[in-house]
Amino acid sequence: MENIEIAVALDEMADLLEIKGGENPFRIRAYRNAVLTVQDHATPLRALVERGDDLTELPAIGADMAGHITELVRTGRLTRLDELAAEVPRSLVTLTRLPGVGPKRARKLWDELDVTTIDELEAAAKAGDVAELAGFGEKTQTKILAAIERYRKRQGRYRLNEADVLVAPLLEWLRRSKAVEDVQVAGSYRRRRETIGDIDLLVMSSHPAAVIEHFLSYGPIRDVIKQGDNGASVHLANDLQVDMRVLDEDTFGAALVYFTGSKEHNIELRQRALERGLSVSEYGVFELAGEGEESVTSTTGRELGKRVAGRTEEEVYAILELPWIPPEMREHRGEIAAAAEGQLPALIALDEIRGDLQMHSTWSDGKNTIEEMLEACAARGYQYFALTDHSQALAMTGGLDAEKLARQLDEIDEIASRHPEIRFLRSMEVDILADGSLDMDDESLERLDLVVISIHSKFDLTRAQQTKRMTRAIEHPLTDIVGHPTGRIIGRRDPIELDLAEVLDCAAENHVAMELNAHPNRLDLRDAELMEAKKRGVPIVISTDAHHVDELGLMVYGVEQARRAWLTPDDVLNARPLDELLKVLGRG
DNA sequence: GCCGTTTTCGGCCCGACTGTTTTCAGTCG
Repeated sequence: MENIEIAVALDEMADLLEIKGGENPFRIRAYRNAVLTVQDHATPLRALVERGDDLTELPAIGADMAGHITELVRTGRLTRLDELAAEVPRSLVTLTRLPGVGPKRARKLWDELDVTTIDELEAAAKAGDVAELAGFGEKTQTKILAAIERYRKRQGRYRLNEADVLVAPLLEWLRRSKAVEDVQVAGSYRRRRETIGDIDLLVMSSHPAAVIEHFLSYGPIRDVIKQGDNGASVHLANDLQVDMRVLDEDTFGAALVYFTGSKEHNIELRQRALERGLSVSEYGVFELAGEGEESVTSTTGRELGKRVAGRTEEEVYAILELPWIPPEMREHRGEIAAAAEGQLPALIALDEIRGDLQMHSTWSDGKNTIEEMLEACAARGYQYFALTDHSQALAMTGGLDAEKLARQLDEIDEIASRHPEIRFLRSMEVDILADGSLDMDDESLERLDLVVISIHSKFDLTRAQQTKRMTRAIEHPLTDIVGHPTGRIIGRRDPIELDLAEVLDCAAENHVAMELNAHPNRLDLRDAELMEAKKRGVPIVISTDAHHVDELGLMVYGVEQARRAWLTPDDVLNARPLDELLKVLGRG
């Protein structure tokens, strides 16, 4: 039983309790909070259960949740969930994934129309039965049908680089309007999560109508979802949803905090505000109560109180006695406590990266020559870089055997001698074979400055086999870095089965670094895993795995992922001078 | 169901939009 399976079970509990109805909403939230804890925990809770550790030490885990987790680990089942599923069909949860359908409506569809699946809902809507239900109507029925179509078309989320391509021209378009004073993207996009569901745009302006008109005239918009006096939501032609809101300068900072999230981070901020007699909303920070005092009114005429902050994010955090917290950290992982204690880490920044330690050339499956890659690295201002073509096991990539490597090293020496501006690290991405041995003889490996090892085959070994394979490879005395350690490809391939804790301990012991592969399709290790690596003293390198000079620019995605893991320049080897890097890897 | 330097019981974040309504429920973020 993996953490993700435990999280899924607890999340389903929350969903079913909500659909069942009549439940204490805070009980449901307790399950959601527990889900966050479980899925963020980098080591398997299974191990804690087996050791008999006290699970209630974990945040949001009390006696009941500890019992649930223990039962799931020991039996693979959750009695309470089975009981609940006997009362409420599990498939109703899928209905709530449709925008516009929440727990109440899912329940009603089931009660009144005996609908339990998307297919049944579609049939009922097409027959016109949905519109007949009290509280539904014609428009809701049409929206549900559109939502079903959309759901079938695109179930996944967008990767960050996909979103970046869509967001940049939209921002450019908005800035063309004179009414737009400032525009920021909030949401999970600003927190730089590895995938995002939609785009939240915040525009500062005192002329909302003009901004909305300009926004809605953006070419790639396919349809308008909703429109108000202060914003609009649309789908772009490729289906990505964009929510745009217009704010004045007095509320912009508060709105930026609010719409950046995460939701859990905001809830904690509000609790902190209440302890200080303050209330936080997207309109600002307000003093509670206060008889006859001047009060700000919301766009819908709500009395909010006396505003004491809201122009900038810094102002909002400051009045809560906190320093500004970087968006990447706003995930409810203890960042508010750390901020309150003055313990926020100085997160790594892109310009602190001094070199790239994984890339390919035309010698294997890269698209550029060695010299082109070198010049591109030098142009980025790097002090060093490692060329890491594939080994022979990857025949399809033109991987190098010992003889070909020897010829490549001759060429490298010649090129390096003409380029004193950057230090050329002779390296290779050596395949880890199924038994944990390396796909290159030791004599050849000894000629290299750095050895990167990776798994590219046999992804389906058992957990025990995969762990043994990996630790054996790490223990090889010439190994320096493990490339894309879990092998996952976002949305396409699951990570390999691995006892990550054991692998990390082994790496720490052998002075072997873990790669954070910066490619937005991989981002491997993930944020929570990086935090675990740091905790265990394993050095991290951020590499692009570039197969083209342009891909060297993907470094930014790796740095953002590192920031989400609270990493500082000290934690990232390739943010250090070369002599320090080599020393940590035992080559000093 | 969780949690606690004012609490082991009584709290638990805040507001807008839509569609269906005649004052509001449901959903979303």
